[in-house]
Amino acid sequence: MVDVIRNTRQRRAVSAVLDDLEGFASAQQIHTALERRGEKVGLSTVYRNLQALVDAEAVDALRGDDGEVLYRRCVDAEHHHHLVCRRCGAAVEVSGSAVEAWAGGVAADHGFVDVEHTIEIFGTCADCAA
Amino acid sequence: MVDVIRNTRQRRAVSAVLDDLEGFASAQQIHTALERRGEKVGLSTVYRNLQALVDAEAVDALRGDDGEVLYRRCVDAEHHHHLVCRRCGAAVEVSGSAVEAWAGGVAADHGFVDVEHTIEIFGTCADCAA
DNA sequence: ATCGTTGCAAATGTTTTGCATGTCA
DNA sequence: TGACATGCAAAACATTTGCAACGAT
Repeated sequence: MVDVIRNTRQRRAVSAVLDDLEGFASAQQIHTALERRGEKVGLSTVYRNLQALVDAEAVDALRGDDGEVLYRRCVDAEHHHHLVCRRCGAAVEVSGSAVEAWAGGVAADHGFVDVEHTIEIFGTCADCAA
Repeated sequence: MVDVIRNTRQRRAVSAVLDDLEGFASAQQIHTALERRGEKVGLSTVYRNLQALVDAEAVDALRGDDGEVLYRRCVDAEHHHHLVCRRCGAAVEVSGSAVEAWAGGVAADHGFVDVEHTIEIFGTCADCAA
């Protein structure tokens, strides 16, 4: 009944790349990283595994400015936002209780319910700016 | 030298639809709205005009959760964020000086430069929740 | 032997672009 | 007239899906 999740070579490979990545990377970048390691994994499989990891809340996903989705191993399970380097993808997880409260308040003031928010900060990190 | 922006029927039509729209709408929805009005405008032209309006800062654009871009006539020229109804697209422009400051501070704390941020609040508006 | 997984190719859906034609100024 | 605008079809993208073959348990 409950789907058994199998431990395949491809799943392990995707997970391993994610572990070694410092920042956010697109599915295509991850696919390329796998090729560089000599691991042959179909692009669709990369997408499928990333999606599974996101569903399992083991990976964070966010949409970059150009609309492509970026993935990164989740560091903190709690709700948080990101400060992401638009050049190298390095990211810092940021907790923003103050912002959460602000967002909730704004929404409530206008009678909105089921509120969610998207907050991402993009910039160039110190290393890339050097 | 400087491109002259011509006042074509199509440009006027797109602009008119934007004026009548209450909230954010996708390029395709705008294209459909034009058809309903009996205005024949190519989809590419809709995209081109919307992009031109965004460049001219006469229209706000944001990316919905599914990755499609939504457009809306700009109410306030200053920097602001949106509280958007995920059901009908109705939107409230929100100024968040406190949040701007927070975002800038977080970025500075980590040595990031050229900082930008994306903050959107999605919810269901009072009318749609009723 | 199952039944989830994979790979590939094809399909999707949005947005962009090449280019010949139209048209505003 | 002449530069910008348009329309269409095709291209470009990221992402998803159908399906037969594969492989972990």
